[in-house]
Amino acid sequence: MVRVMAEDVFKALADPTRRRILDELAERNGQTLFEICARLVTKHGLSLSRQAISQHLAVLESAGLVVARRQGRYKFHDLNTGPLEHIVTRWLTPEAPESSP
Amino acid sequence: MVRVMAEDVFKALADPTRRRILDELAERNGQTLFEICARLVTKHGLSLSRQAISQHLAVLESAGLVVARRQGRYKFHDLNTGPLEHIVTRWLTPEAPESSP
DNA sequence: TTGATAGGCAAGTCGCGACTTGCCTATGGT
DNA sequence: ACCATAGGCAAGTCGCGACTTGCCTATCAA
Repeated sequence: MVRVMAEDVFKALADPTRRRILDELAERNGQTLFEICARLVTKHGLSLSRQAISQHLAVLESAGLVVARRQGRYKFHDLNTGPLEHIVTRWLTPEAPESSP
Repeated sequence: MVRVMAEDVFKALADPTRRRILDELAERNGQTLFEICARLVTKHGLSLSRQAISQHLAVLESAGLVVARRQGRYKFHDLNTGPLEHIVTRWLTPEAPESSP
């Protein structure tokens, strides 16, 4: 697994649409890009292009919050809550400075 | 206490300088603007104007992560970890959608 | 009252991030 | 072979956020 910077995780969580995507994957894991697109539009009323969602997924992937597995012409996306645990504890537990700003 | 939106907390945490400020306050609570300025410059090598730090503190305040108390001509800033606890658990515990995107 | 310290307000610059558009690649069905 | 589906790449637009600069207010000390 590649080293995930805290910077990337915080940046990834800063966008409301990306948090919606995480919500969507938390509710139902292993969705494709088109599935996520459809559900964001129908359930949350967001009107975004496919490319927008794709780019958001790329950001979430490089932050380690989403892992993707290719299978044929489909690409399934899974939520990974790993990076979330080491982040907030930084200020909840004493003396835990960041390794890479 | 005013209602703190999750949006504000995530946006506030997105900036590296603001996270440094939280680090600084976690290490030593109740610092003034000038104290925070000085320590950010000397300890972390950041070269920022006083206004920049002031604006960052305003963002942290409106996110509820920092509370300020005025005393004469000084304004002391204290870290408030309250908003941090209700945030990440959103994806760690099942079924906890956001109330305000 | 004067000067120094601590902080606030307002406007302006500038770069980055979110989003779109257009086109290209690849896999699967018929 | 053909077409539809699932996705990727690249360039361009645009608004917002980070930062600066200049000036103003308020508190304390001499």
